[in-house]
Amino acid sequence: MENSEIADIFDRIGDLLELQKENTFKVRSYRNAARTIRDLSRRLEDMVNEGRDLTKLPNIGKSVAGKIEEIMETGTVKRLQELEKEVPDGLIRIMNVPGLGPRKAMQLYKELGVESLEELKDACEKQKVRSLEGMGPKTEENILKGIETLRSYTGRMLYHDAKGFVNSLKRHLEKISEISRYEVSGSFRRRKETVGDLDILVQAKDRDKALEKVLSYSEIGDIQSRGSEKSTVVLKNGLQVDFRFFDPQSFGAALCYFTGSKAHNIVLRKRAQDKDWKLNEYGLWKDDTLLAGKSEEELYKKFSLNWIPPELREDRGEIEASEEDRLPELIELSDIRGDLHCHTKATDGAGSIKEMVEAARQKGHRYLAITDHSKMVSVANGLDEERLKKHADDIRQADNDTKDIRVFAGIEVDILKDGRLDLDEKALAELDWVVASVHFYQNLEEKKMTERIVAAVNSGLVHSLGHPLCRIIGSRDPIKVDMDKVFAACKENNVILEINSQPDRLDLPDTYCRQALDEGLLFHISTDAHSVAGLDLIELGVGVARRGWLSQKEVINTRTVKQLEKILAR
DNA sequence: GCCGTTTTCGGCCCGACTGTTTTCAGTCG
Repeated sequence: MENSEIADIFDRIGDLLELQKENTFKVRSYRNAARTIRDLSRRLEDMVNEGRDLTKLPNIGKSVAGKIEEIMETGTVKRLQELEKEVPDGLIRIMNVPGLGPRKAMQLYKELGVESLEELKDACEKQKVRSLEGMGPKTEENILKGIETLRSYTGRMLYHDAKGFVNSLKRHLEKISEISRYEVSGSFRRRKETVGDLDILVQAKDRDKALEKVLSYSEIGDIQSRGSEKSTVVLKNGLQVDFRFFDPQSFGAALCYFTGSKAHNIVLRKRAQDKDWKLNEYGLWKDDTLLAGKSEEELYKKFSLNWIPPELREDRGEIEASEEDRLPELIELSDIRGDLHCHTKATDGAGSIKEMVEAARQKGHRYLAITDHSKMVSVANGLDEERLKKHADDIRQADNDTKDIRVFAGIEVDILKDGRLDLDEKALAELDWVVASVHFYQNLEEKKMTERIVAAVNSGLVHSLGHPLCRIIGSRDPIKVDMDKVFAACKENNVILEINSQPDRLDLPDTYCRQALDEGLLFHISTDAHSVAGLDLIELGVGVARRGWLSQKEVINTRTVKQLEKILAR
């Protein structure tokens, strides 16, 4: 069973307990356990099989550890089944309606017998809800609106998509003269792969005027609340945006608070408590005296911490690392000197070799590897040995014809179902750079998949493993594979892990980057560009690498041409 | 249910907004 499935079970227990008015701290501890499990880079099932003591993991104590073992043995938890008998299934859906929580959901169920969204809608339309204590006509209206929101809501948005909306919103905010400063915070600032909503902090002399202009943004679909501290809107594209106003002396504290993550904040706040201070979005306080708040740097300094880059703020050891002066010097976009994965017209790309090379040169890249598909990918017109030979010649010709940029003749060769590669040894050996990827038979069971990938890595013909988990965010789960074994094989064979920058791939994901980093592996950040424009996606891969604690020295396409040639020659 | 430099009990992050009340509970982030 996958970590995410196990985490879902504990989240569900948390939901059901909450509905039953169980102690909120107990509810929280189940959610904390779920988060810990979801964030693990290693598979929990493997850890159990190895006999690891799960209670050593944060937020996992005796009870949860016991339940994990129960899940491994039976696929489920008795406690969950009991709870599911006590609470109707639909109540969780009802609880998810914006504006409704466990209390009201239970009240609606107990007093009106509402068990599903349909029944809830019906009860609102028949004006039955207003008869309940604490609810009125406005409540009915909001619930109906909430049901619509829930139905149209498709989950989190890709970071890349959100970035487009942020840029457009920024253009609106830039025009508002009353706004002296604004920052986009939240998971967007932490560069998470998906974004749930946007948190925008605003500093303005005249808040009322500024707010009025902010809310005049043409892309706003609905204004959900408006206040001088906080206003919430939903854009026409469904993205929720919170605007929050802060004064200069609080702006840094607010930025820290709303950048999160929640887990990171909680650790900071506990540290404040330990010193008898109080930390909130307005600053760090000793009684009523403001100790810090203007800037994040000042705030962290008060805690004797170095400023922590937002990408690391996930409570994955960054606070301890900051304290001990061993935060990594994270890789920057400007460190990147080239791109080692792209396609051309020869297969499923849109640009010619020349066009791709010229675009890379104009971006300032010092090298580019052309890596078209192999024949297995027939829909993409993949190359066979003969066409590859000609293609490689064309690439080398382009290399000769172009100054300032080195062009490597490469391939993205398919890893076949049995672990063999899709092109013969001789053809591969003549290339400068070989990326091996899985595209077909992604549903193999874990053991077979692991053997398959390890065999490819062990072939001695491969420089890099492309998009290792083969996931498509929001539509395709990662393949089932024992990454410990894959990493070990990569280490043994000097195979470099790709961080694929496609907006819906971002593969290797951050937590695995961190694990592979600890195991001493190397990476390249590449775009998998299928057009000239695709080369710009590299910054997304850099974001993943930063979230994975990588610095310039572990990423080979930050090296000079000469250094890189040495690595490829091996 | 988890956790521990006051360790087996007694804590557990904090504030804004809404809708309903008339001082507050529930929800959200």
